[in-house]
Amino acid sequence: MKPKDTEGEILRAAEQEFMLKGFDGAKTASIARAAGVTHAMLHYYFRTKEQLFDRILTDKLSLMGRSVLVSFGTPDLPVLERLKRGIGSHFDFLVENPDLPRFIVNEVFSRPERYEVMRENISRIADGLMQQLQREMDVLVGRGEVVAIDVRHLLLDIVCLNVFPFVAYPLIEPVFGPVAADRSQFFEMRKAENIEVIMRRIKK
Amino acid sequence: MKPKDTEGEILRAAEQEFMLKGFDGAKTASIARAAGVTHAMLHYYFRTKEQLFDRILTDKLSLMGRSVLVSFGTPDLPVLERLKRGIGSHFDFLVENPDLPRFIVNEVFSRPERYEVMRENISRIADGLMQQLQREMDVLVGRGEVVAIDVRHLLLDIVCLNVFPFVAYPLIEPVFGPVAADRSQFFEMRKAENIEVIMRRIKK
DNA sequence: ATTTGAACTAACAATTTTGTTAGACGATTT
DNA sequence: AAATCGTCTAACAAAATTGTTAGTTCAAAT
Repeated sequence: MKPKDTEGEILRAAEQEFMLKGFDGAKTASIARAAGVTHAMLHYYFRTKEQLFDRILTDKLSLMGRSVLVSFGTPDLPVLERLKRGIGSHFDFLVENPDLPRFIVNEVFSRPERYEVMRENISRIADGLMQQLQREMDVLVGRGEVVAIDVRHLLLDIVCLNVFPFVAYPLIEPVFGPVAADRSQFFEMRKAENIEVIMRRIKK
Repeated sequence: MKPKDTEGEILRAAEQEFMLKGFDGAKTASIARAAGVTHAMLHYYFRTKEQLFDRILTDKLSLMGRSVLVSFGTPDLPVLERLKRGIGSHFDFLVENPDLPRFIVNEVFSRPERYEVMRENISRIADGLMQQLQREMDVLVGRGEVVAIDVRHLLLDIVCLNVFPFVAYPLIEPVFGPVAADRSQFFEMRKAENIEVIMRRIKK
């Protein structure tokens, strides 16, 4: 009947556990329990905790990378509109994946041996997008519609504003208390604020 | 001669280890080794790993809190100047404590049992500052010098822009590659950019 | 029908990690 | 000088954690 996908179950459980507790905090026994399998199965399919983890981290890194490309990579819109939509859709992606950034930031930080591989992946993704955006911005600068700005800084501004509230939610929420009675309403406000901040940053 | 401050040595070593690897990644044996003492000493002075960790986390939380107050709490300046200086001095604090935010964000996140205590500490620190700033902003709004804005969102904008680059430095650096050949130069650029972003956000 | 091989279980092994304890040592007090 | 007290060591204990292995089961291939 059900071809019971053990490998998949383990992956799903591992994803949850690793995202929530990080590599060191996650325990293979706990993952196995959550997946409903013997903990020997975990070693059968993935040899080691490290290999299982690598699989998850790689997936998440690629997901995070794609999210930026997908959000800002619509080349057939006017740049300003493209940026607005980009901020919004990047933000929406984060609403769907709220603990992705913290996970990546931490695990990447504690794995300097990966820096080289990552550096290449990241630049490959970012460079094209950046150059394209910069050219379009330069046109608007020429027309006097926006101020001159290094697109890298602009994109970093966006990422800072968009990502940080998710990374630090437990610390922010108390400050906004009643305003952010429910999370989703708070996040809607932030999305709007971020767009406002960026538009004001570039408009003349 | 030297009254050899064992307790202090342990605290210093623990701070390093915990900040670098987090609670789960840190090992008491490694802390003891770094402190140059038997690992039994660690239990002699602090009973458990948990208690030692609590001491560090509490210190760091208070440090982070104070840094915001100290940076933005100069009440005898015009608000705009106060904000500019605040951004700068908060940023400088982060340059001196680059992995403080990641540490706090992670460990707080993985300790929901502390949320209540923290909520109170944080609101106590923030509320006064916020109200004071809001009143001064309202004056400028009345004079038509700045646009109306919820100070909480404004401060969050600042914190996002200031803190995130430190949290995510390993992921950002590859994008800026040559520009950020050296860290400190990159951070100087960011400090200026952040001030620019915020000033444009509020000026009419 | 037999073989083969992937998926699986239960038990165990090895190591790491936290925490304890009995007692030593030296300075200070009485 | 004897007792006391805080500091410390060395050895040990207990638990947790990762990883292995011998052997079972069952379906598909030959």
